[in-house]
Amino acid sequence: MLKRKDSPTLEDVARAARVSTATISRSINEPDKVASETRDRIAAIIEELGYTPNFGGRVLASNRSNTVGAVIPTMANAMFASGLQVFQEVLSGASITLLVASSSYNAQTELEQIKSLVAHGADGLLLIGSARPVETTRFLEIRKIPYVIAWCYQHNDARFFAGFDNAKAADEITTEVLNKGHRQIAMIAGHSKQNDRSKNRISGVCTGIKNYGQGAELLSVIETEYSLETGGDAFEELMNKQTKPTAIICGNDVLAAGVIIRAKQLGIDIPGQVSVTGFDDIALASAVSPALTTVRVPQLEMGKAAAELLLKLLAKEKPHSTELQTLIIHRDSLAPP
Amino acid sequence: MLKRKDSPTLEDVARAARVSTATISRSINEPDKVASETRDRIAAIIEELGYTPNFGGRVLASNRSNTVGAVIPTMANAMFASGLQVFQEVLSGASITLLVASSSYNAQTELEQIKSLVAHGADGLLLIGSARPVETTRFLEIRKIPYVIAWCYQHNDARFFAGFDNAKAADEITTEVLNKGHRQIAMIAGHSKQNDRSKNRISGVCTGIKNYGQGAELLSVIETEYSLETGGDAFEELMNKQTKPTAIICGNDVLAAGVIIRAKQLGIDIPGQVSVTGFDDIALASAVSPALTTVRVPQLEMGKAAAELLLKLLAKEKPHSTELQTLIIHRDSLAPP
DNA sequence: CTGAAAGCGCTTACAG
DNA sequence: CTGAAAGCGCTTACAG
Repeated sequence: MLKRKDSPTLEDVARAARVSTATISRSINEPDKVASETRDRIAAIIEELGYTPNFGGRVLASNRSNTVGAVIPTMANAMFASGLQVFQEVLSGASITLLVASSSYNAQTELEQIKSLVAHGADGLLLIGSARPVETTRFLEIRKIPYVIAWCYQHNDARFFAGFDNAKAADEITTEVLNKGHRQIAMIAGHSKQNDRSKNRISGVCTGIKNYGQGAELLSVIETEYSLETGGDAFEELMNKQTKPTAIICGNDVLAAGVIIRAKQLGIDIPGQVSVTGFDDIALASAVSPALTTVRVPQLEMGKAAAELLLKLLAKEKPHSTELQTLIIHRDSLAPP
Repeated sequence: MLKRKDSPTLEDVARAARVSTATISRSINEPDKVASETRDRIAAIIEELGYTPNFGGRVLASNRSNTVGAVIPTMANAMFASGLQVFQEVLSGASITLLVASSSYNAQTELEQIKSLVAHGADGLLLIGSARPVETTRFLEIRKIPYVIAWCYQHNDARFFAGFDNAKAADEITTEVLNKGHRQIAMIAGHSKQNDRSKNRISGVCTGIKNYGQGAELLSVIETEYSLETGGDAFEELMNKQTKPTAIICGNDVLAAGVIIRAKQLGIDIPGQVSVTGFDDIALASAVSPALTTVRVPQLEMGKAAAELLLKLLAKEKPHSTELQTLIIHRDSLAPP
């Protein structure tokens, strides 16, 4: 059990300044309503005492918190970071504080973090992806918590999205690979269980291949954790099979970079012997050699759009979801078979 | 001005369950003290109403928050992420919630985030680096906020560190470079103004070169932002000088990766024409080609040590700072001139 | 095992 | 421009 340190309270400040707590409160929140001399005296004392308003008391009394929360799957890679940065910047412009928590790609943890954030006074939430247990959805609904979903977009859905169509994007890169002449395809994807982005990317690849016809075949899909190591392992597994793919479509850049690195170690030439594509276009994608042909995800735009959506939601307006576009970035890891 | 949604309160639950608020409160916080039937009934109603305790009320009444905050310079690269992840895991084990905010490497923003976190009830803080304005230090002191500093270590300092000696680490990699036979050295570093880690890495390189003697020279130090692009730019700048370095020591891996990528574009062979070293050993370091010889920073250990330190601090124990060691990782970007 | 009631630190009509 | 006082949603001795 942790004890809070004995922080100075409004009353301490009031006593030192020889005014009422009401005046201190005003001097902080509505300075114009306080005589400038009083205000200066108060400011000095606040500084001296290191006073910060107790957030709990403030929220309780004002019924207003000016903070929103974000729950992202992981902080452990750059994937969500830059979007979040923009999200935060836009919110700062509206004097809103952002609190961040991470779920480790786990639905139960996500719910806990959501509850914690809400308990901490979050007026609204940014969530990643659309698939979550009813338990979570119910909580969000019952509590009427405004939230926006980023990193995916769903038509005919009443929720608010700032994202893109993962399936469509995956379909497009698949078609690109097919157009280069590849027919024997494999995919290395993230676990799709509680991750709709991964699931949709997989289904996008399936669709792309099915619709293409002309003997195009999806040899296998390996689902794994997002890391260089596991990406490399999956690659080895694919290359040890009877029928080897001529192109491997990866569910994200980390996986694809893992393939590239492992291929170099194994002496397999990319794209000479096998082509590889990524997804997301993080820094790693252009750093690796050969540089990854990948799908650029509109991170910054999503962050911005999400913030604007949430701001409107908080202002009780009814905004429209915004669908962003992805873009195929042509680099060196994809070539004809 | 945001209005909080009309959340159910303890009283709503109490009314529905036909017991007092005290009983509800106990049933949540000290279930053992409540009859199991009562408890079950209450649990059902809480679930149905989507009730979450109002954090403000709780903190106010109990004088206890069970949350700590972390302010990191940036979420935009993997640098701090994995350490933070471990930090969070250890804290979770002690039922403590972690709130994260970022400062964008700006001291003023850092202070604001610190205040915000404290106002939100943070009982303790994780901060990165030791250099901060007196204003910030004063606030921390006056409010007697327990905090631990990660990513650096200072002897003879009363504060609590979970980190390593940046200067020493930089000195070591410098000596390594020198031992390979290089004499004309240049450094590309992060801005050192409000960043003691960068400053110490620079001074470590200076020390290393000075102590080595034997004609070793530090041609120039370019300070820049941490990005692939700026790293590449700095590299070009160095290669356009009259006297070119034979080895470039970089203040972090992103900068070094930027050098590698740009060198490839310029047709400059690394390490054939110039050697390059990194710092941090993030994923990028081994993904790039040639892979970076770099300094591995004990991220996970720092996260763990920092959490343990903070936990002790919160328990009013007086712990000892823990100094972690760095390790030079030999890969392919450093060779004799 | 349960309840009545005080009090945590704020804000905000309402007066003046 | 300033103050007295009620009330926000909780927890916690204190009784029973």
